[in-house]
Amino acid sequence: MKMGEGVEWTLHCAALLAALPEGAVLPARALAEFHDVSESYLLKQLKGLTAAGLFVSTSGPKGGYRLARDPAQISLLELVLAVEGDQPAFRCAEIRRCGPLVSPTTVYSPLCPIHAAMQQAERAWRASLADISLADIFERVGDSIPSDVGARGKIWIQEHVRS
Amino acid sequence: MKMGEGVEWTLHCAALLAALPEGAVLPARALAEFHDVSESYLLKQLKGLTAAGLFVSTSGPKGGYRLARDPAQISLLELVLAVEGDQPAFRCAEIRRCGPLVSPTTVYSPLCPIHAAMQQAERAWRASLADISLADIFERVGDSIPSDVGARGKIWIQEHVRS
DNA sequence: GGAGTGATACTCGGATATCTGGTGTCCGAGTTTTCGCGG
DNA sequence: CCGCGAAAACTCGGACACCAGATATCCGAGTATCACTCC
Repeated sequence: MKMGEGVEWTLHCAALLAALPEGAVLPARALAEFHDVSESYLLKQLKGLTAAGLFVSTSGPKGGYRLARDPAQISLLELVLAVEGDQPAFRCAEIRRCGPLVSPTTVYSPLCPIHAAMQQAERAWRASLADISLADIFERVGDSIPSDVGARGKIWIQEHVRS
Repeated sequence: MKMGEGVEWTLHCAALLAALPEGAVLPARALAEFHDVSESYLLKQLKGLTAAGLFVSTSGPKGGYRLARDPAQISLLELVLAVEGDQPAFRCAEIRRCGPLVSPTTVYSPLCPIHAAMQQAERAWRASLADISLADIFERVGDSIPSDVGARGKIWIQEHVRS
């Protein structure tokens, strides 16, 4: 029940891309440098996000990554699932149907009660993340950082952005 | 974001122990045989549950495991956390404080907005699990299995239970 | 016959291998830029 | 001076090592039982 480190990287990168003007891109090198993380490994994560249709990549010079949609139309859930995989965390192996006292002909309820409880919890988790858009995060991040850092951030973006 | 296979084993074993009369125990061998899983590995999980104070173990002949408390006083959350560890799934490395445009003196909000969003989702997940007691699960499992399997289950328990 | 004692059998607990998936890295495919050359 | 073309530089995409944690297992510590012996 431990999610990968790339999730944090992804969310921060997405928040940074949300600050870009329409159509502009940032290369992976800049994204990695901005957060001081491994560029090679970040590329692996970005690849998944591109495959999931959340990011759009452009090759060659002046290439880079940008958001595929408006930040308000991208939920945190989509980002997390794109990186971590959309399979549920709890895997039910139906061990209730194993053991000495079950016969192949016995009919069980369609859903194991334990499985149902875990699914319900995971639905609550997903609903909470689905309710927050990348635009919300971007706005909150803007409020959470000091004004001077925000100003320097805008300058940094202008220096590294490609169109 | 994938939880271990032992979680399912644990929850089913706990539901089985909830069916035992007061003070009775079941050895790990019986628990493993009932679900047709590896006894050795199940012991590892049970050890963690005993260390967490959810199960009570007894050594020697007529020894085994029993619940430490009334099933109504044990939540699914406690069981899951005892097996998977109580650390949150999302780990915030504070990478917002890394990178080229941050200075050691800058003051940030106490909680990273991204971290806060993930924490909120995880709180929802935990709240959902905390709201379900082992007694609830036991009752639902009893309703979900055919009557003949339930009857054979009672017989099987009487054959393997120790007091 | 009853009590004490030793051996025994059974249980859990901790230490030890193995293996899958996350972590980290590298090189190749593709595209735009740019420089040089010819008209 | 302008257009064309080839080379170069920069980007992402996929394939390849490495390592931590989950998975799986075994052997030792502890205890209740049981049988045997002695009173």
